[in-house]
Amino acid sequence: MNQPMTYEEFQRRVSGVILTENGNCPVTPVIQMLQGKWKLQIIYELCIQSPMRFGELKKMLHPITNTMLTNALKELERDGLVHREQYNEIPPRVEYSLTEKGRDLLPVFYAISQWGMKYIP
Amino acid sequence: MNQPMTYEEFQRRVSGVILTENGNCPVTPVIQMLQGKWKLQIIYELCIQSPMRFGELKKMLHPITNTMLTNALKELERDGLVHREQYNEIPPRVEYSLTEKGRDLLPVFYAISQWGMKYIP
DNA sequence: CTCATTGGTATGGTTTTTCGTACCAAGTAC
DNA sequence: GTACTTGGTACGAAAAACCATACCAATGAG
Repeated sequence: MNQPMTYEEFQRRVSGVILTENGNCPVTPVIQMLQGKWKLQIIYELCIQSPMRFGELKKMLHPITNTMLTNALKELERDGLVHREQYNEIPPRVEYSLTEKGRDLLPVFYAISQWGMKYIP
Repeated sequence: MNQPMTYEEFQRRVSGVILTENGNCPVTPVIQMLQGKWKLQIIYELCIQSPMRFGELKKMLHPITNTMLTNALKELERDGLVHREQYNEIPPRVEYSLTEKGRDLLPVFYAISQWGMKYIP
């Protein structure tokens, strides 16, 4: 499951139904993991700048609420995409950054941006 | 906004906050357009096999309901990603296929699958 | 005549997401 | 003592997403 695969190979296999017919599709679980209004945007912000403090993220993602940001960050941390570093200062300081696993989503954003530049007016 | 951009260029620009600071980010609107439980999965199924009839799609995406599939397909059609071809037969036959705009999302799925193959056990 | 077929629609209900507001701790500046 | 700071929590309400069920039209097969 860890072999590299060229884009041409992907095209061939994707039209050969090889990827979904067994339970081992490498696409569907990822899509599900990234669902929700904010997760992809948070990761994208952290691609742009990392680490970021809670308050900075909140400002960038305005109008997100505390609750939403907290929940999304918790889930991203649980899934190993985001690292949380807490400094015991007053007032508190917490910095969020991407793990390698999270940073490896950059090609996805690149593909999305290519599409966006072609099709978004 | 239509220039090609290499991956290296993307990496440079994404860390230079060039993409989001003005209102012209090519990533955020795409993310929003593809939100929802089923849209990406529908497009992915149509990447694998196209055209597909309503009933075939429904079987592949089981346990999706009629209502959900209809709604998602309508929105995808409205956004120009999916083409709907209706044949006036009895019983009715309707075929869905990707437009070029929809097919151009294949690199996104490729990037996702690369990530999935690396990180999904 | 009856039943099965396909690609839906309509309706209402349930569940999941998301939001708004208030609140907290523990220091620092005034 | 008072106000301000940050990174949250807790709670309920609102909104959105999602689901189950029933129904339809028009024909063909039996």
